[in-house]
Amino acid sequence: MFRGTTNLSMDVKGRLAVPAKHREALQTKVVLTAHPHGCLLLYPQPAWEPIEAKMMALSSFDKQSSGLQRLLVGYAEDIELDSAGRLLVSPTLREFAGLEKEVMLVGQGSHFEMWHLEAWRKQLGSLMAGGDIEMPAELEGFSL
Amino acid sequence: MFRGTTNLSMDVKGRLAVPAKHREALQTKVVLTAHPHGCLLLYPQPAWEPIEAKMMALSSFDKQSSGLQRLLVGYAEDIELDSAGRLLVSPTLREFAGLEKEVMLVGQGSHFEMWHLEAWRKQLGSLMAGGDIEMPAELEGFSL
DNA sequence: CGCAATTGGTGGGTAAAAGTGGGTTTTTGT
DNA sequence: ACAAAAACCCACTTTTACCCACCAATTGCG
Repeated sequence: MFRGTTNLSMDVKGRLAVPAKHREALQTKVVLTAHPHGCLLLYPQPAWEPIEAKMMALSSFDKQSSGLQRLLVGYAEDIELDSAGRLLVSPTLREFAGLEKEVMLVGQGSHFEMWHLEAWRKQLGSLMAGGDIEMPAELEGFSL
Repeated sequence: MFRGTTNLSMDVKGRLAVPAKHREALQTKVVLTAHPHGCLLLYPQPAWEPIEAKMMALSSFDKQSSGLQRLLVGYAEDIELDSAGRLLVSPTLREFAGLEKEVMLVGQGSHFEMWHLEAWRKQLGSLMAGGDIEMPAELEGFSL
């Protein structure tokens, strides 16, 4: 299970060093794609396959689902980590997520999210700003 | 059950000595994560697992629930206490909670909260300042 | 009641591993 | 055939994990 946030810095060639503690679990073959919230998703290649299959099983006439298909499957790229455990982020994906130097890698259990640092801060701020956190209905009565 | 508040001091490397009386209950494997109120949460590793599982079962497209996932699971880190019973707080988590030297460790039954001392005082002050405490609806008619 | 011994807390030092930045070669596309 | 980009490799710097030594505090025993 992937956990934890790491502040990474992308070098001028667009390479990102994956933290050593996660290399083993990621293996060398990974899939990087786009998420509607403006970040990128990073999956170990085997974990991605069933997700893609599920997406493509949806109707391609429905506006909602075809939009998701275009984003998630359309942007998906197979990438291999280099010998130093770095992955090369293509210009297209870099542009999509507005990635420059400072990148946040956020563990989300089965996968990671990659955020431009500023975008991450912004989305974090909006969550905490309200003071009160509205709990999703499914978590009614749930406490930490 | 964890009870009591302790005033701890973090050393320059970001290490925190857990009070000896709580070491046995915490075991050596713990999980440290972020709380929307600006403090950190410290769980014995086994106690954390079900909470994370519950969070990750929510939709990752919904803004509300994905925000919580990013915060709670994203910031979560597996940590082992060192031979002297200290835990190392990563720079990311230190920054999140504004931790410097003075830290308050607050027992909360199943887990601890960690506060920057100033933030702790502030939140305590705002609770007591109001004079009257509004009781949450669930505690209607409850008295201490 | 005081001293000694043990336990808890604190602060570095060091060796190994991870991260970083190029330089060079190979491939690809035009 | 040439230019641009990607893959590969190597060397340097920084960080981390582990260990040890010291100081303080508390407890137990003479």
